[in-house]
Amino acid sequence: MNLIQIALPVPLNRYFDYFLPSDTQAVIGTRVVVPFGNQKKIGIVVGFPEQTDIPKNKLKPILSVLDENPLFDDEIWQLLQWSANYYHAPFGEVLQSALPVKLRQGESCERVVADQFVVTEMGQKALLNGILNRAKKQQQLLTELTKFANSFEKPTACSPSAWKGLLEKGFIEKIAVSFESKSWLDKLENREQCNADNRLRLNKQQSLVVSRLQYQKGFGVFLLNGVTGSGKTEVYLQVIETVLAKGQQVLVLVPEIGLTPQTIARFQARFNVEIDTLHSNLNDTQRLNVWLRAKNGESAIIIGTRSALFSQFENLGLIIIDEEHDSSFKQQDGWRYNARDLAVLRAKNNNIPIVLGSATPSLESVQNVKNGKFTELLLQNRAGDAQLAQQFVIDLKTQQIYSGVSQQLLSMMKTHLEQGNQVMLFLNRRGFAPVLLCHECGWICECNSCEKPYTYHQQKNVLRCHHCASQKIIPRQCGHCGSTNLITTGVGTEQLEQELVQQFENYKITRIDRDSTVRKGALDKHLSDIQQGKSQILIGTQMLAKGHHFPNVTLVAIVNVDSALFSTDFRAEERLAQLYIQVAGRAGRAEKKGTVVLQTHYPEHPLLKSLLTKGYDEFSKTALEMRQLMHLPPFSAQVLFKATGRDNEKVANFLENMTAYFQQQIATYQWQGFQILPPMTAPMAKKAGQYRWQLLIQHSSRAMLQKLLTQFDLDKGQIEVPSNIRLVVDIDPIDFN
DNA sequence: AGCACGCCGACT
DNA sequence: GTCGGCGTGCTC
Repeated sequence: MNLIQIALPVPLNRYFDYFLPSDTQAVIGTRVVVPFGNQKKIGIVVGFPEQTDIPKNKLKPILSVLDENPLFDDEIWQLLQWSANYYHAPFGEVLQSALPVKLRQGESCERVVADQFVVTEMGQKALLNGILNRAKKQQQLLTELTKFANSFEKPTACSPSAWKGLLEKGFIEKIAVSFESKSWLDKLENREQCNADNRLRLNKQQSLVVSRLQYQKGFGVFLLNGVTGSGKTEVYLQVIETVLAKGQQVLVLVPEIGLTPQTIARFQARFNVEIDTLHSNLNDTQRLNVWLRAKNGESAIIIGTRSALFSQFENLGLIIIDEEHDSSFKQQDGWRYNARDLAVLRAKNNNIPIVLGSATPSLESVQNVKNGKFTELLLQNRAGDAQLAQQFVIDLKTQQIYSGVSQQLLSMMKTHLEQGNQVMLFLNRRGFAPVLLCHECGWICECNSCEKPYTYHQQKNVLRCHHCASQKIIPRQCGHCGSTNLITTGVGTEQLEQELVQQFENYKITRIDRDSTVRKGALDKHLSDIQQGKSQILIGTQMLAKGHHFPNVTLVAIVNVDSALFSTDFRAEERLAQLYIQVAGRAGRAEKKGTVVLQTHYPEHPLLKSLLTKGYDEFSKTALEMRQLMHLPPFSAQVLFKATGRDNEKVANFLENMTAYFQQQIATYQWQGFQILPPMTAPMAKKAGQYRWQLLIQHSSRAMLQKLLTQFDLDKGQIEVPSNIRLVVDIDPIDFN
């Protein structure tokens, strides 16, 4: 009996054996439908074992084979295999995540250009018999369709109801016409690849960078460290140009909110080649098409977010990661890969260059420059005469405060507004106030399933938990002492907006946060209001910080930076520095000098001081020294085990057992240098009714850490995860929540 | 993960 | 009386 081994999209770290009916053919890398329990699933063929441990009576046959040829080429197959190993994720899940949803659901991967309508025999008879004499439109359409028999041309526009009528009567039928694949080079015909007129003139530094990249042969990682406005995109475009000229394709990865219409438009204006984008607004059919086009070599450039990394190419020549420091390159659920890191590996496997661009490089990348793994390319000149923003630190201790805004900031806002400019305030907290408490006894109104304070939303007049979906009507009385004296504390964007409405009666305010942008198109509406100058004061959470630039904003303020200065997350300071630089780059443009304001209770904080007086590069040096001292990444590799379950004690015990197991392994093999932090509750100790614990292990060597984890995989039997506990393994974690 | 089975409490 | 909450076990 022929056996076949299938990788299924289930969180189980093993393959499943089936038997292959003798009349069925399949090859590795194709999709098959298999019975699984009492459901059907789509899996990927990974092998044809000689024998199996599965008893004969349990072995089931595969139901059908969906593809003739493998969906994965060797390059991507190897990358995914490596990834499954490194991230300790089931290969089945990894494989499926590299496929567009439609293919996961079993749709054909034949390219279909359009549906062609042909007249059936019945339809021809109907036409002759005059059955449709009373349905003039349908008759007309049918007559025209007979003329177009077997042609791709479409008859003149006609109401959808006529089509529907004919289809329902069976007079016409829909035939999917397979697509004739044409490479992007052929599609160019005799047009130029590049619209040279659109090229911008490079300054000296840019030219140096471009030529360094153009002459790169083979693999190389380049950190393009360029201040905001230094023209990174122009560098990308000119380097892409030479790659295209060699007949090679380009992959561009951007952060989740980074793919703005302006960026896409700029690429399209520059090149006449086929460009595809993968962003959150595409539907599944469009995603499938982009995937297939790339695989068939029909598109020259793919621009997309994290998952675009798994696009296949005929002849990939360059990878670009824009805003490489952005945390959206790390997948936060399922298998937790880092697209930036995997992209470097992909470039290496393809022996091609990769460019990581940022104005605020991640400390990991800065360190990789230091140890010679990456080559740094600097762009320090702002294009045009753009001037650096003026910086202010406002000491909140010495100020009168109005809903989080100091008197000094209010008067600065006034000055800028009176000059006809826009001002922008960042506050990373939506809602009206983050806490509702009893003024008599200090009782805090908390969400039961998360044990965190409810956020008070004044507009909707509800309490909302920002960690789960729960909502609650505002209590009239304290839940502890019964007092009716309930007050809010802390400031959210809603309250900030309300305050500023009072302070600046003559100006319009736009607030951008998750609550003000739930309606589809609301965000775009807000952004265009700002662009057109319809509102002058902009309030927003992080959402507002990325991707958009508003030339008339001359004053930018971060309302409160203190939570980042004293966070338990060791990366909080790095993120604050990145936000600050990004925001500073937003303030002011060529003709208008910008101002950046930080409000803090700790103006003397050393990291703030170094950032403000010496800039990001100096900050990153200092921060790296701290990391080294503390044995934190990038000076150590980490793995974070996150366990959740309904029973707090059982979850804690389970991680205790795991800790004991790891300690024992380390002792047995006499491994040195492991640091195991004892299990602790997650920063959110309870979320949506689930108790959360985590265990962090680190080692200065990535390879050693992997050794331990591989041993753990082998020993899965000894420390089985109880079924009421969910365990997530996060390699190189960046989010400790 | 997803699904079935099975066990207990609060409802028409 | 049963509906549905979720704990447990299993998937070739």
